[in-house]
Order: sequence, then structure tokens, then C-alpha cells
Amino acid sequence: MPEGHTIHRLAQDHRERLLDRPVLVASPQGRFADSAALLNDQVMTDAEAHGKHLFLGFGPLGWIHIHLGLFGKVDLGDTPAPPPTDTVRLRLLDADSYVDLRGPTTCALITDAEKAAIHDRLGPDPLRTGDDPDRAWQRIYRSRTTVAALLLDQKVIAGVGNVYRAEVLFRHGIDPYRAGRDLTRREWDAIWADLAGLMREGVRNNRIDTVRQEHTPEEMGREPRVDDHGGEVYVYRRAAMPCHICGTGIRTAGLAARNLFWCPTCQQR
DNA sequence: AGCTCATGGCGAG
DNA sequence: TCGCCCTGAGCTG
Repeated sequence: MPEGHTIHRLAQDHRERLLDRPVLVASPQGRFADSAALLNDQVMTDAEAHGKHLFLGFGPLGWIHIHLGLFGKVDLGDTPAPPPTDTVRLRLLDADSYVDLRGPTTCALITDAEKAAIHDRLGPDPLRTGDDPDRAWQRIYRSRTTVAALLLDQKVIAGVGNVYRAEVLFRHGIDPYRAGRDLTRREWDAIWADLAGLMREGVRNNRIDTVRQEHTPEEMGREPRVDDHGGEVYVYRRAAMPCHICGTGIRTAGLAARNLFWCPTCQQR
């Protein structure tokens, strides 16, 4: 689930459901219990995302900082809420809505200053209007690191995860092992613009789809793909399956403890 | 019941 | 680079 589009969608959902309303705050699992008691029945004044970080504002009391990590999940909907299970770290509740958070890497009450420090260590986010791709470029064009590793480095660019990384490199025909410093400014600007568009659609649909209209199953006469992550993609988790464009077997390799997927024929630049 | 894997990230060495 | 943290689904037996 959680790449940047998921978190921005969550921020939007929290604003629509709970903004400017007092909310009941609880921690059935217990690890957020002290902070939950402080926040209980206070008004949620803001909800904001930067990359994969979610911030829920409670006026002068500060912010709930949430990072889902690899396993974290949010379940939200209209009341009545389901019975809380003992893995629910955080439950938010008002008359109309509930939000259950399970398995996050981070769920902590932080100050404005601590929040500012988090923004400072994150790179620009294609989903934050006004964020500047040049800040990322300043790191990329001097780096000997592979473009595949740079795209997952949240200090370089915030919000891209393993799916968007694989897919955007495919869409631009870029070999994932190319060094950042071998990228052109034109290529980087195109990647950034493409990520912004793809991730915006991801927020809208709450899933990742990256296949262009002309390559859809209907156009190509192939079977639609069904996968856990729910979207239609070119290479992600398609190891050894034929490339939708050229038929070459999709390759996979470990890179910085994550699985990388690419088409060795289509991605040679 | 126990293993493996997953769209993430941190700190130790 | 490795081990570790958070949880749940989908296998295996």
C-alpha cells in the first residue's frame, strides 16, 4: 500500500472527514495511549502529507506524526466502527467516521519544531504543489549512485517507493543502473513531471496504474493483470514474465535491500 | 503452527 | 551491508 500517493490520499480523507471537529482518540494496542489521552476530544485542525509522512494537526497540542513503513495500514470509513482489535495503535472517532491505524513504523505526538525538522530532511515531493524538482537535481547530477537507488532516497525525492521507481524508469526507457550524474536535465524534468502525473492519478484512484492507454490489455490483446497491489503495471513484480512492449523476460535483482524490476531491452538508455 | 514475503527506514558495525 | 522494528496474507505441512 504505502507509497506517497497513499499518504496524500489519507491526508485528504482525514481533512474531508475530521477537519475542525473534535475527535475521540484512543490506542487499543496501548503504545500511543499517553498521547491519545492528551488529544482525546480535541479538534483536528490540519492534515498534511510530505512524501510517506502523514501529519495530523491538533492546534497548540502539536501533531500526530505517522509513518506506515512497510506493514502499516489504515482502515477508515463511516461509523459504526468495527470492534477495535488489540493491534489498533490509533483509533480516531467522531459521530460519522472512524480511522484505525495498525502496524505503523511511527505514530508519535510531536511539536511544530520536530515537524519542521522532518520536512527539512525530506526532498521535494511531486505531490506537493510548489516543490522544486531542481532541489532533487542538485543532488542527482553530482552523484555516482544509480538512478534506481536515488529514486528511493527520500532525502533526494520524497514519496517514490518501489513500484513508482520501477515503473517510471520503464516509462522513460532508462537503465536503472545508470549513475545519477549520467542523467540529463531534460530526462530528470521528464521523470519528475511523469511522477507528478502518475502519483496524482494514484491519489485519485487510491492505487498505482502506470500503463499507457495504447498498451492496455484491450489494445494489446493480452490478459489483464491481477496483483495484490491492485494496479496495472509494466514491470513491478513481473519477474520472468514477458515485457508488454517487446516480449523480453522482465529481469529482477536486489538493490539496496529492495527488489528491482526492469526490461533489459526497453531500458538501455 | 510455522515459514516467507511485502509498496519502508533506521542504527550498528 | 546486515539486522531489526511494525503486521497480515498466503503459502506449506
